[in-house]
Amino acid sequence: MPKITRAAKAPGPARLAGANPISTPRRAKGTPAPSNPVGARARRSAERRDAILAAALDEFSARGFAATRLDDVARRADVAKGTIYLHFADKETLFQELIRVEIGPVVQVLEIASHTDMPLRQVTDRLIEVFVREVFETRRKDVIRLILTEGPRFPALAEFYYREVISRVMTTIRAMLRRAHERGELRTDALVRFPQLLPAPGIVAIIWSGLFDRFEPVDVRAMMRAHFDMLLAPGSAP
Amino acid sequence: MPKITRAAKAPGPARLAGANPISTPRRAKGTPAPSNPVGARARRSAERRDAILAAALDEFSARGFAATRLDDVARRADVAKGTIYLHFADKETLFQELIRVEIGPVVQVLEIASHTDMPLRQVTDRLIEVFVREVFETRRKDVIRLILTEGPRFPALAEFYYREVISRVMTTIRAMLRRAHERGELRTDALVRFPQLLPAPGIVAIIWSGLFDRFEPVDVRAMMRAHFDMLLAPGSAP
Amino acid sequence: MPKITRAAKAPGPARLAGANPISTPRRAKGTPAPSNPVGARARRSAERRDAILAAALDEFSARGFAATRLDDVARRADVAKGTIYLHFADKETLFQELIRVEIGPVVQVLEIASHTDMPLRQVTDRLIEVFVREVFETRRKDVIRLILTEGPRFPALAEFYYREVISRVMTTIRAMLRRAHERGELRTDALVRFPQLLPAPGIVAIIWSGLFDRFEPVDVRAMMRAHFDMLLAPGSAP
Amino acid sequence: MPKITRAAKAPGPARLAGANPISTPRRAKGTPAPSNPVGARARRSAERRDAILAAALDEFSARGFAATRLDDVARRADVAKGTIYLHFADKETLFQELIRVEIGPVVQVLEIASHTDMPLRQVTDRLIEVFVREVFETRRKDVIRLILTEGPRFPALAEFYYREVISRVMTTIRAMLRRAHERGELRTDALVRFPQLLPAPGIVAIIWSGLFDRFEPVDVRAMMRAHFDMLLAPGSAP
DNA sequence: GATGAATGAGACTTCATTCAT
DNA sequence: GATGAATGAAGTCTCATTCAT
Repeated sequence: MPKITRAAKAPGPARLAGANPISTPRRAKGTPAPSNPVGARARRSAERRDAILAAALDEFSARGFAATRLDDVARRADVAKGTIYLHFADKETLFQELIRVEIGPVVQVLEIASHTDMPLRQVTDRLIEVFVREVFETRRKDVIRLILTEGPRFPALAEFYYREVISRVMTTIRAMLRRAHERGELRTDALVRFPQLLPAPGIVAIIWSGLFDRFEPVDVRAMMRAHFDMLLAPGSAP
Repeated sequence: MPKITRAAKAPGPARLAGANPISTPRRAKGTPAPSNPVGARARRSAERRDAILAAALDEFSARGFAATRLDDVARRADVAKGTIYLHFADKETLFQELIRVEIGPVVQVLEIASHTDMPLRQVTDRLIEVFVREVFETRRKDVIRLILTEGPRFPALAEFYYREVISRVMTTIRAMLRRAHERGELRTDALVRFPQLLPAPGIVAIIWSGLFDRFEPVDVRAMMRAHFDMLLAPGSAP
Repeated sequence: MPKITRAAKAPGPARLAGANPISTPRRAKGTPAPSNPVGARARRSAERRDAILAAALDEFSARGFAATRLDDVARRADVAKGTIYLHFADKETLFQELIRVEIGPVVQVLEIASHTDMPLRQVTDRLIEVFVREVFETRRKDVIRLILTEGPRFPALAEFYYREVISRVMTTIRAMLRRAHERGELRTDALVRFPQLLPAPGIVAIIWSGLFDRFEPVDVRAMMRAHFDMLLAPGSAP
Repeated sequence: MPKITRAAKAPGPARLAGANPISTPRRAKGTPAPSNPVGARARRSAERRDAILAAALDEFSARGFAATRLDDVARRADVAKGTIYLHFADKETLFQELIRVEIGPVVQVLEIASHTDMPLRQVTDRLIEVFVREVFETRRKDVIRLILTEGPRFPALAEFYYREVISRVMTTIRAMLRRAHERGELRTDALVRFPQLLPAPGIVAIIWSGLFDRFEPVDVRAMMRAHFDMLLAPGSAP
C-alpha cells in the first residue's frame, strides 16, 4: 500500500454559491453603500466575513477541521489572521457558522419541494434536479461532506444538524411518502418506515465523489434515477 | 446552536474482533508459549503491536486522524510512546496498517458470499447477516467509517481502498446481479448499472450511526431488508 | 582520565560585535525610531532577529550545532520559542545565517588589506592587527571556530565557506605573495605555493584558544609576529 | 547559500590501524585461543570491544559526538546495542576511550623521534614521514580531528589531551628546538618561544582535508616541507 | 555474556490565539 | 477595525539507557 500523503493544495477559490436560487440573504444587494461612508465600512466588513467563510470552506473541505490552518484561511481570504477573530470567536465557531450559513437554505428548498401532492414520480424528478443543481454541483456538496466526515467528532454539530435538518426533512418526506403510499404509488411501505432510503443514493454519491472520482466518476443524476426507478416501478397487482 | 465541543473521551477499550469468523491469523492461539522462552519475547512483541492497533482504532475513530494524539494511543495500549515507533514508522503508517489489517478479511468474505448462483433473495439475506454480524456489530464498522471520513484527505488511502476493496467487490457484485437479472429476478437493470445501490443502505447506516445514534438509533437489519424488499419485489409483467 | 562532562553553561551574553569597524549595517543607528510608529514594529522585529542570532552564536559556540537546544537560544535571546521560527526556517537555517552574516564583512576587510604593494612586512603587520582586533578579540573568532568544528559534518557549509571565503582570500593572498617574491622579499617560493601557511598561526591560535586557554593562554599577536619573523627574515645572500 | 544537509553516510569500515608500527598492544596475537574455551570467550569479547571502537571512530568522525547514534555504532560493529554497555559505561566513556586508545602510541613515537641531537633538518624530515604515514594516512587523523572539533565542548577531554599529549610533546619539542638553536640551526628563537608553529602545517592540513578536500586536495608532505624550508633556511649572518 | 525490545525524557516544530500598533 | 508579530502549549519523533530473556 502506498504512503498516505497529505492531500494536495486545496482547490481554487470558490464563491459561496451566492447567485443560486437558494441564496443566502446575508446583505441586501441594493444598499446604496458607496455614498454612505459608514455603510461602506460595514459593507467592507461583511465582504470580509464572506471571504473568510468562503476560504474556510475551501480549506476545511480540503484538509478537514483539525488539519486546517487559520493561517491558510486568512491567506486565501486575503485578510490578516487577526481579522478572522473579529468575526468569529474561534476556529470551531467559524466551522459551525460555515455549516449553519450554508445548510439553512437547503432545508427550506427541500421542504418546499416535498410539500406537495404531485405524483411521487414528479416529485422525485424535481428532487433530483434540485439536489444535483443546488447541492451536488455547488460547494454545498462539500458542506454536506464536511458534516458527514467531521460530524462524528463534533457532537454539537451533529445535534444541530439532526435537529435543524434531518428531523425536519425526514418528517416532511415521511408525510409525503405516506400520502404517496396511500395513493398506491408505492408497492411497499418500506420507504415510509425508512425514509433515509430515499436520499441514500445522494449520500452515497457525495461520499463516492470525494473518494473515488479520480478512478471512476459517478453519474449522480443517472444513479438517482435508477434508484427511483426501482423504488417506484409499478408492482405486481396485489 | 450550541458550542461544538471536542468529542468526549474515546469509548472503552475494544478488542480487535479477535474471535470473529473473519479473524486475522496473526499467531496460532494454541501455541504453548510459556514453555518456549525464545518465542515468548516475540509473542509479547506481537501482543503489543496488536494492542497498539486496537488502541489506535479507538482513538482514530473517536477523534479522526489529525486530532489523535499518539500519546493517547500509547497510554490506551499501555505501552510507552516510543514503543509505537518500534512497530510503525510514523502516525500515517500506523493509520494505514490499521485499515489494511482490518479490511483484508472483509473483502474475502464478501467475495465468497457473492460468488454464488443462489436466488438473489437468499444472497441478500446472507449479505445482510454477514454485514451486520461481521461489520456493523464489530469494530470494522469504525474502520469503514474511518475510510469514509478520512479518505478524502488521504489520496493514497482512497486509492488503496478503491483498488483492493471497492473495484473487486463491485466486479463480483455486478456479475452476480447480472446473472440474477438474466434469471428474471430483477425488474430493471438499474442495479446492474449501479451496483453501488445494493450496499447503499449499509453505507447510510454506518454514517447515520456515527452521527445520530444518540437521537434516533437505526435498525440496520430492518432497513437493509426493507431496501432489498423494494429492489427485489416482483415487478408487474412488462 | 576524568569523566567528560557536558560543557558548563555557555558564557555570558555577547553583542554581535556591533561597534566594530567591520559592522553589519542592518539598521541605521541614528533613526529617530520612537517617533515613527510604523517603523517601530519593524525595528523591534529586527532587534529580535539580531538578539536571536547573538544568542545562537553563544549557544552554538558553547555546545556545537547538534547539542544546542533552540529552547536555550530562545531563553537567552529573551524571546519565545516560536519567535525563532518567524525569522528562520529551522535550526539549520539559523546556523547558516549566523555564519553568513558574520563572515561576509571579514572577507572584504582581508581582501582590502591584501590588495596592496606595500612591503610585505607592513602588510603582515596590518594583517596581524586586523586579525587580532576584528577576529580574535571578537565573537568572529567563535564563528570561525564553528566553521572549523562543524564544517566536516555540513558539506554545504564547507562548500559555501570555501567558495565565498577561502578561494577568494587565497587568490588575493597568493597574488600579493607572488609580487612580494618577485620583489625579493621572500627567500623561497614556499609561501606562494602554499598560501595556507601564512594564516596558519591564526588558525592554530583559534583552535588552541578553544581547547587549552585554561591551561596555557596563547599570545596570538606575539605568535603571529614570530611566525612572520621566520618567514620574512632576510635570507642568506643568493 | 545552499541548504546544509546532514553529512552523508559515514565512510566504509575501518581497521583501527592494527598493523602499523604504532600498534595498540591490546591483545597478544599469539594467544593459543581456539584450544582454550575460556580464552576463546575472552578473545571474542576483546574482538567485539575493538569492533565497537572501530565503528565508533567511523561514526563519531562522520557525524560528531552529539549526532552519532549508538544504534549505528552497534550496527556497524555488528553487535547488539546492549553489548556496547558491557564494554563502556556510556556514550561519553566510549568517546573518551576511543581517543585514549588511539592517541597514546602517537605520543610515544613523537617523543622518541624528537629525543635526538640529529641536525634539525633530519629530524623534521623524519617527523614529516612519521606524521604522514602514522597519522595523516591512517584513521588517527580522524582522531586528531575529533579532538580539535569536539574538544571545545568537552573540557575533560581537552584537559586530558593537554596533559597527556600537548604538554609532553611541547616540552620535548621545545628542548630539541633549543638545542638546535644553540647549534645555530635556527635563525631566530621564534620556534623556541612558540613550538606550536612547528606542527602548525600538520594541524592546518588535517583541518583543510576535513573541510575542503573535495574542492582542492592538499599535499601534506609538500606543504610541511615548504614550511620547514622556510623555518630552517640559512639566515644571513647576524 | 549477548541480545534487542522497551522505555521515557527531551528535542524540534506547528499553530490557535492574543494584543500593541 | 485591521494587522501580523509574538507567544507558548502541545504534538511528533528520536535515541541513550535498561533489563528480561
